[in-house]
Amino acid sequence: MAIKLFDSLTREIRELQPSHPDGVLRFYNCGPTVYAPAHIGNFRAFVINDVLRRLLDLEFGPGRVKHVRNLTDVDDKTIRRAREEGRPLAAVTQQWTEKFHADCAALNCLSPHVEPTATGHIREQVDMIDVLMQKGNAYRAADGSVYFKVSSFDHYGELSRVKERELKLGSALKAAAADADEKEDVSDFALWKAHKDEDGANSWESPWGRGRPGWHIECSAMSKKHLGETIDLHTGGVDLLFPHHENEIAQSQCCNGVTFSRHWFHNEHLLVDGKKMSKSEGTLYTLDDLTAKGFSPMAVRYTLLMGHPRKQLNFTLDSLHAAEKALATLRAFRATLPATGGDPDVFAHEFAVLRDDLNLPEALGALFKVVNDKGLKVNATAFDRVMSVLGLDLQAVARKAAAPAAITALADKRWAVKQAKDFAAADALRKELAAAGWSMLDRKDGYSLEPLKK
RNA sequence: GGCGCGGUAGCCAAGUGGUAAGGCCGAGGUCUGCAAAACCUCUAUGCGCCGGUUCAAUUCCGGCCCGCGCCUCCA
Repeated sequence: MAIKLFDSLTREIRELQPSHPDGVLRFYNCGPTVYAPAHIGNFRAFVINDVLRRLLDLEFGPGRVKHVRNLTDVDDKTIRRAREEGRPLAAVTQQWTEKFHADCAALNCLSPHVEPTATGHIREQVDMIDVLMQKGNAYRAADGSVYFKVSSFDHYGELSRVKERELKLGSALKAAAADADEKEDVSDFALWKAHKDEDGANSWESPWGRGRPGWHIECSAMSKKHLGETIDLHTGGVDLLFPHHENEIAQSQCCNGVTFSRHWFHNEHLLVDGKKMSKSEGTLYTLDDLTAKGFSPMAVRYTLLMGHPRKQLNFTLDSLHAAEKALATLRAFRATLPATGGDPDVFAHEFAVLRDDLNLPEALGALFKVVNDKGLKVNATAFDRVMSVLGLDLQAVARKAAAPAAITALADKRWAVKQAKDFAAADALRKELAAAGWSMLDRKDGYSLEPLKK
């Protein structure tokens, strides 16, 4: 059964198929800008894309999927950050690239096959801009910047359904862009940005003078280099629909003369407490923020899977509690399963709904139907396949905050008096621990400590 | 102003022209010094509001109300 996925361009649910004769599905996922820790909204996109990747591996075979995800390591934000911290750009982007990788690993996301950087592909970007200049799709402004001429591409706006006219009207309502004076038309966008003082050492030579690439061109260039002129699937968050992906299509198709991507998929955003994440309201969580509250990264991953990828998902701390409990149930269920025997097809519905436009909530619902149905015979291998495609690692040790020494000392003391059957003293110590925000979980052979929740 | 998404139980969230998946919370129970864990049972006559189509609508159509997102560098 083929994988069907909504295509943002045709607005239909369509089958995903490799178009190249080698049978390799070419998959490009827009990656992060590495100037700060990614927040959970970013990770919703990466986790959803990770499930998609796992599903594609399953469908076509691991060697038949080529997954590319870029790192944006030169842009306004990264340069500003480097300037503010008085560090070289590379130091800043390396730090946050490493953090991004660590977070992805904690969330059990597979690594893409290629993870190209913008600064590593200056040559390729310049080459593309050069072709666009020669073909008359781009022009050099007085300050040395190069812009893409939107009016030169008839299909501009087809992805986001934003007509050029309306675009102008919309942007006219806003403050004019800083570079408005340099552009022939407000809709035009930068391919190459002439060097400015605040860019510091971060510029490269080009036929148009020193400068740096515009944002959009990097994806066009890296996609072309690593996947070819026509790719099978291009994904990202809905915010990238316009202008980023619209501009990528314009650049790539004008440059290469062929279809850029055969399929587009965009995940909706994550909301926190029903609203857009906001730094000032303290709702812009990073993975570290949540693990500091005692939640495991796997619970964060599970929470990000609770909603349909194409619908906004309301993230709350309660959802995280729910996820933690759901994972505990799955863990306990897994422990009861025999290695073999049982019905190998009990999870057929899970895979079917995942293949049908990545219906994650329904897949999770179907999963628990199986877990709760005592009449079904399930073996561990079949169950593990489901966990694997969802990327839920039940063995992962919960990354809980370590208890401070004072708390451990109290807990040891309580364990001792409990062994001596001085229950009154044990209860008193339990209260002390609770007052300090810790819960002591007794087992026959010892105890564990967890931060008190709620 | 343009483009788009959504309103389903206390919370999160699927779904269908034929009478509401699932998770959490909550309640009861088994077990257990206590607490927790685990396991069992229960928990929406209802799917924003008003009309229409239909034998039948939460599901289709129209209107309205409310919420959210994007509109030049934010996944």
